[in-house]
Amino acid sequence: MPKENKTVYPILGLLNHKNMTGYDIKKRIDEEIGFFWDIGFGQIYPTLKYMEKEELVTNRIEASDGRPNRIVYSITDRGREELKKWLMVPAEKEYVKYEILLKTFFGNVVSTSENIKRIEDFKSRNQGNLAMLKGFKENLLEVLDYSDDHMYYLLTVMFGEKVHGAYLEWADEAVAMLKSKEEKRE
Amino acid sequence: MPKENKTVYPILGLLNHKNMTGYDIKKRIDEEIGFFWDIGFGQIYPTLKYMEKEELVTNRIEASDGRPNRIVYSITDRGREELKKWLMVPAEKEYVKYEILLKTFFGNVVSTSENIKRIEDFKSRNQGNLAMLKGFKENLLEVLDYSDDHMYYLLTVMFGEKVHGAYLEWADEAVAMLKSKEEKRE
DNA sequence: GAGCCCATGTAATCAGTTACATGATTAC
DNA sequence: GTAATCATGTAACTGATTACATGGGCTC
Repeated sequence: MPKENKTVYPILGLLNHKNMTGYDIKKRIDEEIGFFWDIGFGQIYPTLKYMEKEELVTNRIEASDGRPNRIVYSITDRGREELKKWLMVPAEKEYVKYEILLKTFFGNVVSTSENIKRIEDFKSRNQGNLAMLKGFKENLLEVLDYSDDHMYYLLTVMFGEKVHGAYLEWADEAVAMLKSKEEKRE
Repeated sequence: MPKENKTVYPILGLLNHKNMTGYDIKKRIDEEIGFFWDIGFGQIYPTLKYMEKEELVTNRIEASDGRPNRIVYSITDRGREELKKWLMVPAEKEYVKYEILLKTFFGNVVSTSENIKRIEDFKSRNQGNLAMLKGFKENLLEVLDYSDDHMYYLLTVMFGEKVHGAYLEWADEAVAMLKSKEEKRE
């Protein structure tokens, strides 16, 4: 999904809260944003440089001994403007690639039991995600009043919960259908 | 999500049913597969050439006057093997990019009403999708006994229904939460 | 002593999109 | 006459991942 570098926006959004290094940014993305928008180091560091050139951020270098110096980025006024501008335009269409559905679509090429196995694997893989999201939600509910931001974080977690819940429901129904098909065959 | 060209598999899967041109493949993808795995012309034509080189497909040229000749591809035994082999390994993790959640996560930067507007836009955009999927499902239920493939198609549609249903539920709850927050402010 | 955390980055490669080029036929 | 459908493709570009490079400090 090229054209217009979206990577700048999560970075701007995070820097709008507090100054951070690329490494810090990566950590927060992994913890809270990664489940709907993942970004790797290989994108963060070059993007930060680009953003500096565009005067969306500035940085201050903190000397470190032993390890590389910390480069702490701060958002500029221009950066804040860009962030706001982006937030005012409607969100683009969801971009998804579901290999599980691609394989299910062509499922008839292999045995019914092979399909069941695959879907059960999908289910167990996503059960962990749902549990994680639920834990996350509980924590957020506790600190909901401390900041207006928390409600927005909660909304994203609620989304994750709903969608992952839908995954599991589907997996159960799908396996049930396939099993009843297997029985008819006997 | 680079590494290993997944594009070959939907193409193999479709050619496993019947011989097709690149144009035909694109059409079927748009109709039935695109909602979970979209592919453009710019990927199909080069991939078909690559697949021919790898002997996963062969082709026969049908002369046409006026328009370009039709290049009709057929799957080879090697292609069928590859398809089966791929179907036997567990599906990889879902790849998603939800701009709607990225914007919601940073929603506190703009007004509550701006957030409501965005989510309502998201909702109406996805209402159409759900309606389409429901229509699709009805058609499939009617022809379910004609081919074993149809159940697998149905499973993918059911997935879409569940997930898009979750989208809409979330949108309603999110808007309700934001509206009650707006009222408290007054 | 093994492995993880901190902390930066680059280069190579691959995946995916968009724009361009061509042009006849058919339906409204 | 205008737009959609049929039908092929290439080139330029951007987005994203993976692998490589470096290396000290801390925990088990």
